Amino acid sequence: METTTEIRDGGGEGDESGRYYPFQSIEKKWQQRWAEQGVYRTTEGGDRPKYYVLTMFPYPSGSGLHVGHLRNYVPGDAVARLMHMRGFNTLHPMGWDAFGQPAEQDAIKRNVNPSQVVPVLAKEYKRQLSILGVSYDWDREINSTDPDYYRWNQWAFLLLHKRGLAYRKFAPVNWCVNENTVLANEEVNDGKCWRCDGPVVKKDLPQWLFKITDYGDKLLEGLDRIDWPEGIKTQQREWIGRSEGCEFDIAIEGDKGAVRVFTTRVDTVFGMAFVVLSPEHAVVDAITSDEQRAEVTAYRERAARMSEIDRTAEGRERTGVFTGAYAVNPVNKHRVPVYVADYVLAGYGTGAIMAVPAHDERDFDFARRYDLPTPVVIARDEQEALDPPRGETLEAAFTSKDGFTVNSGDFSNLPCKVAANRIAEWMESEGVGVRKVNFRLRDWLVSRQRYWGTPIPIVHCEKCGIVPVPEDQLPVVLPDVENYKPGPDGRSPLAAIPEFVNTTCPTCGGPAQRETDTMAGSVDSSWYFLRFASPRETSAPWDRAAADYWMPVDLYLGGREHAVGHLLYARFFTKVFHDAGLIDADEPARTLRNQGMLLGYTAVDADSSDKHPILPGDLVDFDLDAWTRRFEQEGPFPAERVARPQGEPERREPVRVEFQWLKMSKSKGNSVTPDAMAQKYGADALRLYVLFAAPFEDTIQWSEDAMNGPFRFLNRVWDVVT
RNA sequence: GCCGAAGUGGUGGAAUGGUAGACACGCGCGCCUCAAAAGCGUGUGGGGCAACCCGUGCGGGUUCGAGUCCCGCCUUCGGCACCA
Repeated sequence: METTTEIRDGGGEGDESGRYYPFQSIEKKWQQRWAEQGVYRTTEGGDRPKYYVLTMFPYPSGSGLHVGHLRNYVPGDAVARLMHMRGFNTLHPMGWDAFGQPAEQDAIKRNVNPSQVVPVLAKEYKRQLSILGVSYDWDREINSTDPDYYRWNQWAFLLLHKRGLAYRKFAPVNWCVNENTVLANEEVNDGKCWRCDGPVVKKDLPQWLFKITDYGDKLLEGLDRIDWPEGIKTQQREWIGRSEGCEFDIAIEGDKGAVRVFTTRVDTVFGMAFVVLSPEHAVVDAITSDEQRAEVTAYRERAARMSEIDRTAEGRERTGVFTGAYAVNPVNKHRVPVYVADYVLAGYGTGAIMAVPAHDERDFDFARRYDLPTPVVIARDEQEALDPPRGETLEAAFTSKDGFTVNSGDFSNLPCKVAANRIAEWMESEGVGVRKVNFRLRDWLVSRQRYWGTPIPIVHCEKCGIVPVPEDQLPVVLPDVENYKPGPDGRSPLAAIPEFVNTTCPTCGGPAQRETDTMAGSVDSSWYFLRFASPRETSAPWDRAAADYWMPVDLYLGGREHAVGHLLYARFFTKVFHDAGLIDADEPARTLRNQGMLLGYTAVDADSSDKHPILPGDLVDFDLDAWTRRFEQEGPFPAERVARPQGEPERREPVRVEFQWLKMSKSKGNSVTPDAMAQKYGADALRLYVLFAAPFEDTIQWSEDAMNGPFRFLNRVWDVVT
């Protein structure tokens, strides 16, 4: 593996040997000419059919671009040029997704205001992309932190509010302990923060949410009409998680009202052995008996303190406590105990279930642990239905939906599906319950208690309550501040700025306070593809004719990691705009493709539990070529690292080094800049390499050796031509 | 556990059901050179002197013909995971 960065072309013409074609001067000349002539400038209309190629707009990070980023931009550019040459009127725009926490964290780390950093970084990205000859229509450049852009975020917020799709509630939210902020469900992985891997706990705060759950069916249905990778569509389907079932009331003994439960297996209702409420369920207090109160309270407190990670930990014992209350099964009037257990989730369905241990694995575990009965109501087949097994002898729950009902009164000896229908009908006619479709999808939490985002255009008035800022008063401008770091109390830094907070109510003119939450960055990216149609429009978020001309995006390129975040939100926004009659398209992108990752060979600490990368700069006498060869021969080997403990002089300490292929990033010390490669081999060789090394969707292991092929090819082309 | 994608030379990877391994990297040989680098030419799946035989993760099947289609496994990568 070559690591030198000698320059192969010092400018071309001056090179006596003439062995390499003068790529630097050629590339510079044409890039200049293209820019001068504005060949990429795009206008709407004309006879040619339109084609809209979009690569996901990046957050310009302080680390700059590395060759991994080219996996996306270079193929996007190649397609744009191809379609242009094929006679399509091609739109290929670029912009900066510069609001949000990555930008803010970056700024905090460098101790500067994000508003000062963003323009510098955007300029640097633009420079790097230009070196590579990527053909954007820079006249359409947008920046999400520009008031001319984010005022339309506020407009969109108000539109959703008007349509009943934006609401505020006091809600348990995912709270990242490290970063002192809330996270969307999509930002929590394994109970840990997506960015810092810190623990996430539940915390109650007033929050703004978008009612994406109203669009569950539309979001599902639209998937059948778009050419997106199966994996992405599947992930979205599962994330939306539609399930059909029944909701019904179970009376609590002693005139204590009723608990509503949701089930997808109403055919098993005769097998209900107990009822379980989630620890957060509102009626727990009211129904708990005096004898059980202490135990129930203790259990609920423990559950509240537990982080998501502990609560969902694999192989965890299913625990719960008896409330002392009894419920009455509406179909057979059996009396069953009511429990509180944390395996029932507050946020799904009604937060309460009928437990049918003979036919549900979780209920079965719970029943065995607490010695509860497991009455059998489903038999494997008609044969078994004649002599069904007894509950006590069961070794596991029988969960198939293809069985036959038994011990189910008038509904016995029916195939499960038939029984489910008849029982549902019976419940509806008796007024006990209704058929219900439930979604796993939760509403989209857009509040952020952060500085670097779009201010939510709402005013809180003592008299009038929640008042939307009138559209003609937009934008609500994000003020310049001294201190933009998040406070430990969970409130936005904006709350500490009286000039921002104190205002008058747009309705009654009385004193009022501005909302201090800002919007999640994912709001900005949920409609930017529409803004590109008419980026300088000042009277509306987009010019209707231009947007209808370009939309939908014909080819959208970006990473798989956006499967259920950005890509779902963008679809939601598009559908809302469509329903509001503001745009013809009801899907943002006809075709979506996900680029593969680019991996770099990375030195890691062989003895650390997570095989932590070590920056080459910290390794004494690091030599990538020699070291990787050595590793391949003998495996992990000893070396020395420079340690810089805080407040102490730096020192050398021994480490064992091994190498792993990890996603390229500056922080892992395995990244290669396009600048260096373009200087050494030329932008065209680099572009050819990126296109040629592997199919677009495959992972590539970066190796500079492979740059030789495209480079030689271009030299031969040059020889033939000259 | 469930879902998705993928397994082809030393390597990256090509192949509408029709000559498997295009193209490229690497490597071998040759030319050029005092020599090297670069370049050019040529060879390169395995076995065999050869004719030929064997080869696309494994085991079956469909077909005149299978890397490709079907059934059953194995492995790798990615995602989801108490959703009642």
